[in-house]
Amino acid sequence: MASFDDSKKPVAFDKSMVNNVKKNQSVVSLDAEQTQAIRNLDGPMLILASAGTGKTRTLMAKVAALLDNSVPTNEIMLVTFTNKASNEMKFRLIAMGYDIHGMWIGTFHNICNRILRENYSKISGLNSRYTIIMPDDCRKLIKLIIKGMEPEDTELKPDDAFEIISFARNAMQYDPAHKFLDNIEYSITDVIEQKFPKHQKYIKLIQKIHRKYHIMKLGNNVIDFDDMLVYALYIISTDEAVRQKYERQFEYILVDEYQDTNNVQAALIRRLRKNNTNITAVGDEAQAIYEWRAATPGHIIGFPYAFEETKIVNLTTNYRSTPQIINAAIASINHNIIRVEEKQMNATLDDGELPTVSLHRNIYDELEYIANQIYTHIQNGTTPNKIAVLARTLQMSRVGIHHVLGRQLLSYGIQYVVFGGKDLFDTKHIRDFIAFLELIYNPMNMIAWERFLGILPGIGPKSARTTILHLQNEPEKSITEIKLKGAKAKASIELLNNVLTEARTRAQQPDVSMMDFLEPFLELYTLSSLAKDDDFIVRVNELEETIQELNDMPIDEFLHEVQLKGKSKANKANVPDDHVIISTIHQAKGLEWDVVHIAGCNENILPHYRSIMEENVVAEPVEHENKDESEIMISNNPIEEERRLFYVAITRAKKVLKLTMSESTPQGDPLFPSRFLLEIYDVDPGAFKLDSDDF
DNA sequence: GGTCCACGTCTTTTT
DNA sequence: GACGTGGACC
Ligand SMILES: Nc1ncnc2c1ncn2[C@@H]1O[C@H](COP(=O)(O)OP(=O)(O)OP(=O)(O)O)[C@@H](O)[C@H]1O
Repeated sequence: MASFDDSKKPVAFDKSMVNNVKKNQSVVSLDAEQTQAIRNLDGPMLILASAGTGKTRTLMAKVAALLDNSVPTNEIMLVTFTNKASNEMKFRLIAMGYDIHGMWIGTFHNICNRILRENYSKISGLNSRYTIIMPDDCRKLIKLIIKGMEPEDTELKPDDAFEIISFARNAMQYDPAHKFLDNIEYSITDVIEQKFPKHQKYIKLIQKIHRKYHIMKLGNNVIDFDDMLVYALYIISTDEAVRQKYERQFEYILVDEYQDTNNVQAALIRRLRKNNTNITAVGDEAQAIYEWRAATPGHIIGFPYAFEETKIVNLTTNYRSTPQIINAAIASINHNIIRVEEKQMNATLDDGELPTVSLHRNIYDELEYIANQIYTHIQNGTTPNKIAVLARTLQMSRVGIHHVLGRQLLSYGIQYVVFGGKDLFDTKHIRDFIAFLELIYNPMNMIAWERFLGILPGIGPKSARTTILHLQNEPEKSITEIKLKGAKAKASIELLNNVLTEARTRAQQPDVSMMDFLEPFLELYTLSSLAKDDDFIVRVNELEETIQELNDMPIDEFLHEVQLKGKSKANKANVPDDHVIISTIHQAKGLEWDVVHIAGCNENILPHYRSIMEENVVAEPVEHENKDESEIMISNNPIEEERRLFYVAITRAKKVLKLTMSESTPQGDPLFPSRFLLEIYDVDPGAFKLDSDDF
């Protein structure tokens, strides 16, 4: 059975580092407030505290305390927000000397995917070979569905439809009294009315698209990311025996970053905690930055209503940042009108230098300045992996900042890692290879067929469709019998058939590994027109490197679960000492560095222009009556979410914080300083040092 | 009728 | 970088 214990998997961490550590029960020292969290191990608890006050540390200590009290590992579920965070947790627990084998540590998606895998037969239409489709293919499917509909409907963009459908499914208030698909359709209506009013006229259409999309996924024996959550909730809500099994299995459930849970995730937790109330939630509503993805900080605010007699633990001492950095953070976040209370963060570190702001001509100059600063810091003895450059987006004014900055850093001889951006497993060449694996392991997946057939010479969209129709209608018939136009197409199909037959035989053998399929894949892939691209070799090398990393993992396991863990490199618990970090602010959540640069502190970048536009579109917050269902909305103002993002960025810094902004885009359009800077200047002109001759 | 190829357009944040 | 489009080519 697949296990979440990554100790046997290659991608999670380097186990050799912890072999010599002896079990030490008091590795984590806690202050008086933090100790409250482990004094009560049972019952509902909410740890609600600001940035850098030790929430993650306390959560870790609580898990350790449970283990010290002989709670079996398989009775603990620890939910983290990212795979990086779960790898970090595992790493630290093992480093403390604990055997965590059997513990369920993972993201909601990981955990739901596992519940689904153990109960997939409850979803009629799925068979055991079902695999995961990535967002790229989801969009393709939706595009196909829209194309197949009435021409008058074509104004709706597939990406918009997908965004709305995904949001609606994550925001669904699932009521088992109604049919599953009806629940989602209600949600689509609600979501469009409240959040996407521009698409009001498409409500019926999007519901129809969703229904088709749902049926097509099942027909192809695939699930998307949202299905993991939504199906797990469906199973737990409609099968009381299964629900009870999991409720009994998990004596303790702990959830980190609770402010960013969505309705489906919160409902799942509530249903798993009906009789057993051992639930610990940890978070900070001021760090809610995923409302755009249907997360609702109302769940953390409403937690004490959802769970009676919740013990609330407040942590008020900041152990991370200098008083100067904390001052800037508070001066910013207090501009959010909709918030629970004044932030409390009492500094413990000694005074440090004032955070700086500097103005540059454009983003290229900003990055040049940052690269130079980083070089100086390293010259002065700072370890590279204690330095990070954060940005709202990796793509600014059509400049890939990780590429530009990366080049500059390398010219100083500094290496770097990138957090954020497109998932490696969602890039074209890797998806092409995965599609090939799907033809072997999940041949019902016509999305994979469509993708792969299109790569072959002589085969375009039409021949691919024809082939797929034959596969669906006459699955027993060999693909070589299909009549296609052109000798090229025929030859391609002939070759594909031979390669696949051989590959399927290889797949039956017990010692098979992913690398065995690289050569057959390349035999076909090098024939495609892609092989003429300049970077084809680079792509193939990256593919080979990726396969090498994944090679120890059973292929079906990869297709079933692991590809959702994405970017194996960037998820490693530890960044090598000699690498600096380039990251989106979203990916920086929960992390900390001595030196933090924030690039692009401009209006339209941070806050992002889409949020500025949306601000005027979104409906008023809704107050629901049944508070025990935790539906209190505290904010859906996109600008406030951007401000929280800015706050998260600032509070990542321990000692040095440097912000940069530009006068204009490289194209010459003027840019203005971020309102988040100006408003701090209004209340506290001394919060930042202006570090530029140009002021 | 269908595929190939060069060129122009647009690019938030993520499990 | 990935996708759509229009015109050349098989
Ligand atoms: N009692 C303590 N004594 C010393 N250092 C501590 C203590 N508690 C926390 N720290 C340190 O403070 C820093 C922040 O802790 P942690 O990451 O757990 O905070 P957090 O509340 O999860 O922050 P955020 O919400 O910003 O992610 C870490 O470096 C941690 O080691």
